[in-house]
Amino acid sequence: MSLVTLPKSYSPSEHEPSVTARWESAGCFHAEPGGAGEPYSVFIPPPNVTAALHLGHALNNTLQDVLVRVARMRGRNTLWMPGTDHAGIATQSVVEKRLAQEGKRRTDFTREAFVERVQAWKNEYEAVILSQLRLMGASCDEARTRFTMDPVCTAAVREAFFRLFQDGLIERGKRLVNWDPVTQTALADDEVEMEEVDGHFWYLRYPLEDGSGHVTVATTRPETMLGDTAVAINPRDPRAPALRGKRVRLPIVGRIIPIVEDDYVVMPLALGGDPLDAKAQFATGFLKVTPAHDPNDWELGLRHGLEAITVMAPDASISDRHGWKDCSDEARPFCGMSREAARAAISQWFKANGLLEGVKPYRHSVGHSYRSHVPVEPYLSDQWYVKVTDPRLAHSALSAMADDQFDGVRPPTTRRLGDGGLRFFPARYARTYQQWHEGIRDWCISRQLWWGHRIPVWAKAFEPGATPAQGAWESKGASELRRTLSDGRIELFVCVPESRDQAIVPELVAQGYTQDPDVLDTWFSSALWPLSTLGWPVGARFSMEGMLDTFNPSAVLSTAREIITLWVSRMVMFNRYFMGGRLPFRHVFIHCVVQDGFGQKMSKSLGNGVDPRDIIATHGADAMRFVLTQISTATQDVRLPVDVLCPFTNQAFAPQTTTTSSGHVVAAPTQTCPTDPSKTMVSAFGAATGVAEPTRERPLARNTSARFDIGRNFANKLWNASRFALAQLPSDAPAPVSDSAVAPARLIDRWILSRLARSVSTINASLAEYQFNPIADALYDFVWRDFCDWYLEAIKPTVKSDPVQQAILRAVLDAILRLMHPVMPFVTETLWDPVRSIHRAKVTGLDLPLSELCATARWPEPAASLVDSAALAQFDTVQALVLAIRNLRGERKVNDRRKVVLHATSGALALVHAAAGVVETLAGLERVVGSSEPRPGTAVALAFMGEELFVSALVDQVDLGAERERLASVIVDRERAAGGFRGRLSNAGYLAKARPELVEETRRLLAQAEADADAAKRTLDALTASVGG
RNA sequence: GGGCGCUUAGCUCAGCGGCUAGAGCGCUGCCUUUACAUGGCAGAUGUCGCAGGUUCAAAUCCUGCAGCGCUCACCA
Repeated sequence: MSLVTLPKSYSPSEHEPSVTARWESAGCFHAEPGGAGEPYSVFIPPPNVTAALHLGHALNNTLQDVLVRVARMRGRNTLWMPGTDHAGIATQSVVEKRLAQEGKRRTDFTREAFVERVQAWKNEYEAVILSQLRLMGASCDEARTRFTMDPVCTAAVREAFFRLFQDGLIERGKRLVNWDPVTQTALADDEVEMEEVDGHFWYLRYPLEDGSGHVTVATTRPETMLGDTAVAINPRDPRAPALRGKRVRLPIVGRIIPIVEDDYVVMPLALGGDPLDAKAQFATGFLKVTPAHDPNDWELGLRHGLEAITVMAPDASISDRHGWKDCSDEARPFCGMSREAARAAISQWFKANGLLEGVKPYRHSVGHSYRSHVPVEPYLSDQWYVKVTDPRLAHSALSAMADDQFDGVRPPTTRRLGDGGLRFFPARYARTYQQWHEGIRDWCISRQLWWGHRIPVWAKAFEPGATPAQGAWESKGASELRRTLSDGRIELFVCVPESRDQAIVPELVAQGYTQDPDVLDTWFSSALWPLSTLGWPVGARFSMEGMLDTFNPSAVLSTAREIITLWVSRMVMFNRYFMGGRLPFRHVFIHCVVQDGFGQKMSKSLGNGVDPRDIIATHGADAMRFVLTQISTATQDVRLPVDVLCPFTNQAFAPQTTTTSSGHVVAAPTQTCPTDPSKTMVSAFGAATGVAEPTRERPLARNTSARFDIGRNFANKLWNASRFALAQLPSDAPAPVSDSAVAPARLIDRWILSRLARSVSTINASLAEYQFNPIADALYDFVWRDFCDWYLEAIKPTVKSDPVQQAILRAVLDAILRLMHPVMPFVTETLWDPVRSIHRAKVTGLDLPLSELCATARWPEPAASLVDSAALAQFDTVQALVLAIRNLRGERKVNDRRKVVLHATSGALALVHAAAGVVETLAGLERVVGSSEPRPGTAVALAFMGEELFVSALVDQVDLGAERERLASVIVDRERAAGGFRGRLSNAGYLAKARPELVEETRRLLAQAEADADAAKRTLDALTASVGG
């Protein structure tokens, strides 16, 4: 291919689809257990099927793809497992929201019909997500794409649940859960968000039973008093002895409840309470105890054997139908009220009856559902728990940590498989992981939803003495759990493994057992992802033999900070538990957060996410990937100011913004064309949140961002550099120089090969540490600055006639395409064919085996011997000389085409000769002459490396005033520098303690600065003399 | 309240003991020279948040302070 056949600029949309098609037809992303090379696997964090991916996902997937593509090029047997997550509550919520727009509710459907609706949503968004991954060039093994509710994943969930059940690690508990009264399901602790709210403290008087007075309790939730079963006081409280054994009559309800003593109770300030404890300022010393509606009260209730009385319905309205037996006539009017209404009504009742001692405003944080955003109600209910506090799980997660990342001393134990093998990048996240496990609590896994993995447990309650014989179901292959109910009956739970479904379930149903209606927490199936996607435990059934042993553990999990506790932890515990200690992955890489232009995290729920397809449309996939790689730093989350692309004019503009009720700044749902106010459009935010529907007259406006311009320009630069290089290397050129490898002869060639080798070292070192920004910078510097700006410009006069240089140019270009490929796969694959087809000769120390596709080409590993330190140092000086001459030209505004003459002293002359024409080419020199040659009066002086050089033919007329000014400023600058070095060298401490080579270097720099200043001074004197003073 | 991070050029960010503190964008001037105007060449712009300390040497390490952000915990 020649220059003529490649267009002048790179147009991503013209090449991306065909490149994707070539990868697909080659099947080069498909991995098999028997494949060549050491296995390397990565599991994609399966995105939720709730919505399309945004740039945060694009960032994570780009970084994974970089790792995966490098591994593949290094000859590893590489698997990148793609897939999506059913995201129980999130997906059910979006579908329910959609139904609500039609005026329908979930309960208007049968469970099956509703699940079908969700399934349809899932199908739609799964397709969108997979197509987004393909568009951004993610080299996933598409044939192995998984969904967390696939039969193969379901099999893993069933097996895991059964084994944990059988091993006593799953239990049924009546405990306080975080209850979402809107979605009416239990939430895990981490699904609760704390939000600051303005509330009040109400001071309520509870009369003593014996009429001898009252106690005053302080509460933020008066409505829960209906369920109070005690009042607590600190045993150190001086009032405690007098009250010992006394009881109070609960207002409204009339319930007689005890006063108990517990040191959990905060003492009021007046009685010596801790002044640093905010509660002490508000405390009365008496605490109302509502075990059924407060987690701390629940604990306190357990300690004192108190009854827990639930006074609310699942929708958090006051109700006497959920375990509240002693509802009085006085209390009955409150039934049916919402929490908020009851709070007002009950405080009003206390006021009306003279029992309200006071009210104080109080700002505090209250748990809200991350899904429905209403306050979570601590609610007593029956749920399934995984006992992750059991050492078999919690301890295993901690012992997995790498020794040097574990904070503190760990107890000496016998090492087992996987111990000490888990490493975090950046290392500081190990602490997050460790602290979470040290404070871990049992994991509530049942969710009162319809979308998810149905809990495989069948239950029936029996009268005492009527229960089936112990182990009756176990003999058939199931597992049993018994529990005594509060009414004395025995509840029998039977957990059935999937393999015994047909044998046991019909019998259970016939005997009146019913399956638990709930589904499992989504993270239960996510926790099995590295196992379930590989066919555990039924690989043979799904023709996946060997997958598990080959690709588990994976190399690295790449994910976001908040996922450490939600997912990383649980994968480690489960993988280790089911696989004899084996880790799910060796490394955990935590990437930075992509924020919008206002510093807010991009999120699906806020609707401020940018669709990667928008960026691909305006800049191309490679541009997006390069910039995402470049902005991935270890400590800094990244802001991405987003513009709106007007669909009428195709011009980008900063959107008008609006502030949401939650205080977030977002693009307004509709935008107006800045150049034509009659035209309006719907922003991506408007469409994502459903606030504004795009129409023909008011179309959807895509997002874009100028941040991606660098990537687009870089892809184009690479394209044109390749185009130029190809023109120098015609395919009909003479045969290879020789069969033996070519070694560089010219300084410029030795330099570019050294720079290549150095760049590869930098990239490899950064890859090993998951530092992506330095990779992008190294590529950019090497390709743009070294290769394009210096090398290609320098070889223009010589390459056409120098076969050795041609071989080196081809090899360097070939290596560049390989190095760039993981970050910019499309443009490199497009250029690969023409580059690989031109004639080749081996270059010593740079082995680049032929390959059909760039995607499967060998990763360059230049020999260490390719780094020529002398060439690097000498070319540094060449660059300094070129820059000095260019600087002169720039100052004099010399036309680029005007050739000048350099009058060089011996040192500079030697340098120019060593560079063999490069200085002349890059500095625009007509010729270089010795300083003994006569020079014209228009010659301008140049202080360089302590020598006094002149440049002539620069200008026709020397402006003596300007010249004097310039020389004076050179002298000032050089003397200032010399002063700095002198100061350092006159410091005895520096001479004594700094590294000797550093001192030596400073001496050299001082000598040079002084010589430069002297040279400039001499020139200035001569100038003054020639003018005649 | 605990933990973590951030504060460097107008903007977005690198650098994290030692060359005269960098990049991209933006800005100024010159250049449409046959790879690239999505370009080339040159240039201007910084008391590295503030105050102490350690060191021969601090943007870089330590302490304190101020501001911003994330995260965990806590609803008397």
